[in-house]
Amino acid sequence: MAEEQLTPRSENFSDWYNELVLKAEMADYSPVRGCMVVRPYGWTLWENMQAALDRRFKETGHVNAAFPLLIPKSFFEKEKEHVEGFAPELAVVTIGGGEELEEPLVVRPTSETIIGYMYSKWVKSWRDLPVLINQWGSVVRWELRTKLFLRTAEFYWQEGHTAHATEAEAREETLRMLDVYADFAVTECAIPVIKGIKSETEKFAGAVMSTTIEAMMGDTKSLQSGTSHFLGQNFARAFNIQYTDKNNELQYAWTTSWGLSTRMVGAIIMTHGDDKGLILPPRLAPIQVVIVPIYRSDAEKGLVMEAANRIFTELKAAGIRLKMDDREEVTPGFKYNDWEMRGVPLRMEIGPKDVEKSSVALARRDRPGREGKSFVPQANLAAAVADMLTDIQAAMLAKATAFRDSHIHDPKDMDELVKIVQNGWAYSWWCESKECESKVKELTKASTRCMPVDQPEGTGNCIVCGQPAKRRVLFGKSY
RNA sequence: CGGGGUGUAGCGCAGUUGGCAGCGCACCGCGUUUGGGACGCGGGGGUCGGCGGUUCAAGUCCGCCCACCCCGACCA
Repeated sequence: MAEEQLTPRSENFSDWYNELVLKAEMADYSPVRGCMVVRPYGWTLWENMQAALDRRFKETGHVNAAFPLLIPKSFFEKEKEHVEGFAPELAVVTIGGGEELEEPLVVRPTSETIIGYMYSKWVKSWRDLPVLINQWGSVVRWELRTKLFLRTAEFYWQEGHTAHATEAEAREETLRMLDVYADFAVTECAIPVIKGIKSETEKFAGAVMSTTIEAMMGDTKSLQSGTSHFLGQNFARAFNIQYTDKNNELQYAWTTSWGLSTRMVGAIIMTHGDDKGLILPPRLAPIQVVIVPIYRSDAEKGLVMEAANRIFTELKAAGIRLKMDDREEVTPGFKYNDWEMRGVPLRMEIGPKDVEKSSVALARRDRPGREGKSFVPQANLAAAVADMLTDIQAAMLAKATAFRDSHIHDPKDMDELVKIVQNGWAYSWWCESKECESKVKELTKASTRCMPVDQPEGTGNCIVCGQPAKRRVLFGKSY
């Protein structure tokens, strides 16, 4: 039963990714151009991600609500930059119930406009603020070039929308949610990220300031993995979100929005995966432990299954997400490869020898081969397994961090920058002019990813033009 | 939306100067197997991406269209 091999990651990263997403049954292509079907294994991972994020949203005072999928087209014309940014990728409904609609409806590409409209109805007094609402849903953007999870015409995400009385409060909220995203990425996904501010050309259409968490994928390209925007009063003015302050004066509110999408699933795949397939972080993995029973005779089967079932029940009770692979029609060797491809963090083998010695064999997905294999006693197994899962989570983060850090360099000049961005990120002083930004892009295909929030002391000179620069920026190729 | 590539069984592919549509894996049945991708025997499965044209005859030649992938420009 020879299974098709994956294209090695080093040979062709893009092919490797596409094949893996399909083979691991994360997602599939849909009959509709550019759309994806998220399969149960991929969706369960997303559900675990949602739970981890939603918990953090609630802890920071937010509540969930649902806003409509369809938005009056005219709403998009109320904010100049917003309409310019999104016009090319809107899907528009013109017919309803067989009749041409009086006003076309846009399938939401994001919900600032319709939520802004509602907020203008709900906000009258300073006492109504802040409004802190999140929505889980999907949006549609008519993308020309799509890739499963990373860029699809419809994608699933959450979008938070908040309104505040003061600029300071709204800016604080923007950064608070950026921190939430960073904590989620690092703690749950085991993906190290750099928090930063987007350049003028890279920022969200309609925002005053966009912030991002940038992650480095296994091919050293950058992925914007979550964004948090300070919208100033742009949408408040466009939609009349006004309130009366304590001095009885009419004021425009200050708003923010922030989103994280199923793109993060792609980030997990591209950050941790290897030639054998996925490697999922234990905290999010749909299956944390897979048990593979091994036996020859019926007598052996009886003994092995008895032990395997007992251990299964014990680990289940301890809150570990696990699966018993008791398929009769495939060999243990096949199962090893199968579950490695699907990225299950820990494999437990239970055979006659283990029953005899009252132990089990554990194989860590993050350490291939003999190095990751150990034999542990069945006594206190749940605790040992939990410890190992914690260790795997930490090891994955450490490995990804070491990889990223070894691919970020400080170029001495443009020649060096050109070389660095072929296989990593350049961390350079930059004068923040569009001219210098586009010059780098023309020369290298690399764009500014972000100006990290945590900056070194002092000032320097722009890597491109040599003029004084206040901040450093990361240049890199991106998805 | 430009450039390139690919469309033949569920998947991966072969198909010569046009002449009965094939191979491997997967699938179904039976038996033997099972600590790193098992083996034997026997089966089933096709509008050759679509439409049109040339021809006695088209997977193959010609034209148009469609889809997908890769590389660019644009974006979470």
